[in-house]
Amino acid sequence: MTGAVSSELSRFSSAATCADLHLLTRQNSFRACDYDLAATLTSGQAFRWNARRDSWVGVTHGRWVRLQQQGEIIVAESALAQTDWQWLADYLQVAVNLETVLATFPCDEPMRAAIKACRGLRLLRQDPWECLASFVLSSTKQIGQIRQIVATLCERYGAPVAVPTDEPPPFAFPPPDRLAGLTETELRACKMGFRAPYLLATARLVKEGKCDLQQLSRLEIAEARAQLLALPGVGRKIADCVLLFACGFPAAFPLDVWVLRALRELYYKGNHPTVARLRTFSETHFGPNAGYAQQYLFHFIRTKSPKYIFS
DNA sequence: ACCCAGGCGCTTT
DNA sequence: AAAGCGCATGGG
Repeated sequence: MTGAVSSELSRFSSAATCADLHLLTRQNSFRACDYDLAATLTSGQAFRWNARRDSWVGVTHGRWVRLQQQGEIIVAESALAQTDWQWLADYLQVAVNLETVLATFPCDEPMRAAIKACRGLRLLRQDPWECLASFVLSSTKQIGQIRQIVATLCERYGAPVAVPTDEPPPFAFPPPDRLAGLTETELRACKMGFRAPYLLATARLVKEGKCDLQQLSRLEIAEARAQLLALPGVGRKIADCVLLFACGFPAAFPLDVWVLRALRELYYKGNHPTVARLRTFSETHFGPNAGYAQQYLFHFIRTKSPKYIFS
């Protein structure tokens, strides 16, 4: 923690408890049982968190945040005093009882191994636009490269965000309106290559209200998915990422090359199931929180399998 | 010099 | 319907 925080009032509560008192704090603590913050922030669902010595620094909801896990407590520090920390509680999903989620997973050997290795891994609840735009940029890119593209995009076109002294200046994720006003050339200069026209067209459609991202969570999953699939550069995989990481559909199951790899190796060893077969399997085997299970398989195969050394 | 990387969209079988 | 291919860019 920096010295600037020391004079601030600190408290420990569920996020909204003290909002009525209009307490202004730059620091807040969240009870977070069964929460592995590091695994969660590095598991490829969000691309804007940077590791410090013993904390994580990022921008979400247009605010700079530093997070530090201290056992079953997550301590959050903001740049500006906050009266209400619900936005961060929602983002981190600290109110989710992980045990209840894990109890819905199938009781097979691969899931047991993934749970044992990744216990505490969580799903965040991200801003739909940032999530959508980030994953439009993700195709055939490694996570480190996605992070770099997103960082460049934010540095060039995001609004500056307040930070404590001695912190480098960060930027918010640029909203649809901002990107919609750019040219394809400007986007390509952020090194996103052939993804530039997709992002530009999608930003313009969202700006025009052709897809109301804020309303997706209120729809049936099939309808929400159909609306996302209508956007250029958004196929089944990216649509499911947005449904799972931003719209609160825990059954959405993004089938990417890593998860396909995991399913083949863990459930179909020696066979050669088609993608169609694996999709059917993913939709029938993992239950109401299939997306959570997917995240466990994804993180498990990438970080715990000796076959795949990964940065 | 190759080959691959958290896809998508379009064309060809 | 399934499979192939181009699309930028960067890293091993």
